[in-house]
Amino acid sequence: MTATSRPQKNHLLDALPQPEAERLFPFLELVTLPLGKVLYESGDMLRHVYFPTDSIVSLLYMFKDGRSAEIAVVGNDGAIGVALFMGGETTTNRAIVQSAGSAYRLSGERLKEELGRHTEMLHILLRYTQALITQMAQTAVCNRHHSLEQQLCRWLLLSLDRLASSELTMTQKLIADMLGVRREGVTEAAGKLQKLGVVTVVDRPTLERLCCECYAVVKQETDRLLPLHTRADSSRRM
Amino acid sequence: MTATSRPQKNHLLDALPQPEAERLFPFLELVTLPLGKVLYESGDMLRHVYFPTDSIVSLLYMFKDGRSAEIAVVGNDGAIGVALFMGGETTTNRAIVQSAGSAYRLSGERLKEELGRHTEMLHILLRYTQALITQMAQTAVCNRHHSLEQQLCRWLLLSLDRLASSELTMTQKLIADMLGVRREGVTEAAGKLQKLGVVTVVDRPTLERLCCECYAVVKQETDRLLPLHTRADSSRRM
DNA sequence: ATCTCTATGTGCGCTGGCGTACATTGTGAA
DNA sequence: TTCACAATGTACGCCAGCGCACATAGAGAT
Repeated sequence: MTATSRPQKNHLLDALPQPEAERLFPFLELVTLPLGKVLYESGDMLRHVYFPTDSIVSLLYMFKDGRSAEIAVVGNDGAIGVALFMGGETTTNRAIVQSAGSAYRLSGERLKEELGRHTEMLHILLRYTQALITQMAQTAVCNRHHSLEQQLCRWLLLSLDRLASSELTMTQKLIADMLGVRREGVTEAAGKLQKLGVVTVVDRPTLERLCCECYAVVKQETDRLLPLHTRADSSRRM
Repeated sequence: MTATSRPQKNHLLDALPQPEAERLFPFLELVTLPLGKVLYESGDMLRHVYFPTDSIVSLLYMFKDGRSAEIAVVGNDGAIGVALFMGGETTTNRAIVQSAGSAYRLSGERLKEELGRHTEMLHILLRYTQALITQMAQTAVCNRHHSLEQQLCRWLLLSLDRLASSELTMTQKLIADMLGVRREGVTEAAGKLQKLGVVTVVDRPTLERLCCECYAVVKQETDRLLPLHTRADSSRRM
């Protein structure tokens, strides 16, 4: 299961300088993440950091009454388990696989050993964490002021960005749970966004036009904090 | 203006071990923060980190149409300007003084120099950042599911926690802008919470009973990440 | 005392999203 | 083929919070 080849396709791993990458890659384990798999529960001691390649993981808060709401969505742009290096070891959230796929994972011990060397990895992870903070902040204010339809647009765009493909298969019920709204509300909004059914996605331009500003804010900030090609062109890859 | 005495009363500074504290304190500048003062605007290059003692600072997102919504509230429990050490240097938020008071501030250069020594300061700041993340996450989900009245309770409790005093003077308009709701809505909710007028606060137990779970989540997580008395008893102070 | 400006209290009609109930369609198992 | 179940579509009444309009009330300035 241990991956000896290059864990490309995850932006954070891609951004590692060559020596660090070579030191780290043997310890990265490629795991398959089925839909609905819970990587960790609220309060769980975190064991690994996950770096999704073609999967999407949602960070959810679960209310006591069973309702839920998404806090952030993580894909090939980031990592799940920031509490490991922030020092908390646990979080108040659940991390659940929203779109099946793969991810590289690294044990907490190994990660800390790497961070103990005070290398580029720490800077990358901290910058990503700031991007994550921006996304969470925008989720908060979007929940306050924007319509369900606008929020659906934001969510679809965020998810699309985090997948290689431009197609996205997802049930309305799942989307509703993520957004913390009624399933019927998603049906209605999706209807307006033209028969998304089991969403084989429409055209991005339209989505972006209908969306609120929240999506753009997150995207710009993420790009600023973690520009792609930090590690230059692919010829530098292993 | 440079403070040579001990910047107690800010939990993060309090938690510093003796040697670090002695090294750092001469560079801490005590500044007065009047109500409404903007510490930084969205996109501004951050110059200082602020450690409030008896002031409260709100992190707001300003919408293009002039509306706003609070993302987090920072007081003597934390620091403003986490983007400085997270690596981003700027944020998408505005930091504005919500309750006048004082704060110690430290220049970004000096902070980075200190962090370069890889001392306890970094761990403390990162743990605080995780607490801040928790607060933002809870703000997001609270905005989604809870009533204006419950949110008002959460906000009042968060603010009270961050002041030494158990009294809180605040106009309804200001609260409304923070929560991102109508001023009339605050009037109504405050009415139910018994004539808060210019809020000379009621009894905490009642507030806590009426509040949603969001407050407790943030509080517990903050306490866990940054237990008070980390630096033991006050006899160790300068 | 008067005037102004800010803060607060109150009422009213509108609407987005909720809770609920139910119909239809598709898909995989028996 | 039939059955069960999941996903989707649609309708209806309800209500929290919104936008708006206006009435007080207090605090300062002249």
